[in-house]
Amino acid sequence: MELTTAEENYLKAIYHLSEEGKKSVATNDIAAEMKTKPASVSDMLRKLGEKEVIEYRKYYGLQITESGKRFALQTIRKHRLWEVFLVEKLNFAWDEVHEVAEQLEHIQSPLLIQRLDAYLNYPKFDPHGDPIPDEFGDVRARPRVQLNEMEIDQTGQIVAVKDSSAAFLRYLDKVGAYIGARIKVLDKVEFDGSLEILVDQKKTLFMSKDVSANILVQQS
Amino acid sequence: MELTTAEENYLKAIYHLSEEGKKSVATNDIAAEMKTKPASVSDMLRKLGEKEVIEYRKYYGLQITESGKRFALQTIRKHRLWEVFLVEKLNFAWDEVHEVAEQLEHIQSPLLIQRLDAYLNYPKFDPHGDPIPDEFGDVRARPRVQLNEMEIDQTGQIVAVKDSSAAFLRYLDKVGAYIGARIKVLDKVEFDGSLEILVDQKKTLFMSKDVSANILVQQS
DNA sequence: TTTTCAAATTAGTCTTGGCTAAAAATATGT
DNA sequence: ACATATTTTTAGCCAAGACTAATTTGAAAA
Ligand SMILES: [Mn+2]
Ligand SMILES: [Mn+2]
Ligand SMILES: [Mn+2]
Ligand SMILES: [Mn+2]
Repeated sequence: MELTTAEENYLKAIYHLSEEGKKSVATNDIAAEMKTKPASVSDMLRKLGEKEVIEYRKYYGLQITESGKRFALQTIRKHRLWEVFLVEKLNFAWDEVHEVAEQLEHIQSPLLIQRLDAYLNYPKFDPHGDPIPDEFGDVRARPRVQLNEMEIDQTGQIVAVKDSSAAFLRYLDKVGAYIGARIKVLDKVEFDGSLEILVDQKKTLFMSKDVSANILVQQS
Repeated sequence: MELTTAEENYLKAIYHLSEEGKKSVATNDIAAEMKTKPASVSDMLRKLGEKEVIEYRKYYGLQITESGKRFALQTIRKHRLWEVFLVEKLNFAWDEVHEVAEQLEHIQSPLLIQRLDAYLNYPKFDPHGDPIPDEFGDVRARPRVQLNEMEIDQTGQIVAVKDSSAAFLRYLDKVGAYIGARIKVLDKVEFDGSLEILVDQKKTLFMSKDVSANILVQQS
């Protein structure tokens, strides 16, 4: 069984939404994520239900099936491998890769992905710190917390970002908060949740809660 | 103005057909090339005419416009650059690249193609010996003749193949006729047009007219 | 337990790119 | 010149994937 490009995009969105929320995914949320209207989503859910990549009972909710997860993880794997390629080999900045990867992830060729993976030396994480599923869909997730949830004096390493928008990534570039940076929480303002952090034992940085909630840290 | 994937594929076929035949292109020929029905072609010709990438007078014929040529050459450029990438970097065999390149050529990202070109070191020819148009659509074509049109004792170098099907390319691999090979026509049978050629001053090869008509030689 | 409201689905339409069958236009043979 | 054959186009249909407007449903509030 094969999925269309549109079906792959929907399924990927559904997978991401069900991972973060843990419970059932709302039609409106999918529409927001996909930038389509709820009516279009209903239609697609029926189709995805027929293909048995989700279990769908209308007006109630949906659950992604094991088969659906495999498809979604395959697409995510391709997306992230291409992102690595663009950054490592073609010198793209990390905020320039997403839209192109969104197209490249739909190229159908198992051989291509296998060779690309080998060519990139079997990377485990994409440029935003997200783990790359292996060919069987297995993901080695690193335990991580949002930076805004850390307490004063706690330390760790930036391992990923939640928001991959170009605007956010360019901001991080500007202030020098990159993946792999070692950080320490120096101060935390209870009033607005803003933080002062030390980066690489050299530079101190002030950051709003909005920013820090989108930075993921592996604690140490 | 932007073209859909289907429009790009049709326009590329029209460009190729009008290059080889030199005269106007038949609806039936486009249908054969695209593996669609003539009725579908008529419909697409109307659309391409409206977008002014061809000049179309129904029941008469069509001519590709300057704008159409630029679009076609841009797609051809992307196709051939990806083929080089697949062979040079991902170790694809030259008979494995066409279908994947047929997909990759539709990825929309000027930056991607510019970077890919640089990464591949601005190649001038694809793995089948076909010239790669530059970013302005300029092609430096090598003068070439079909091997079956050469006479006894004439010499040259294989520079390209007309048929890029996997079956044909694998046959060439097997007999050792590769791009760049120096050849000499030893004998030519008038009855069936078959040839005996000397490859790299070592190996002699018998080849039918069907095969030799698909091998392009730069004479010397 | 009703009423009310927000979320979700259905109905109907559009565009793209296919198809078959029928009609029209051109080309060919006598 | 006329009949026939071939090519091309049109007409009408379908599926995918979008939309708006109308309707249905489940959940929340009164
Ligand atoms: Mn991404
Ligand atoms: Mn995508
Ligand atoms: Mn193509
Ligand atoms: Mn080629």
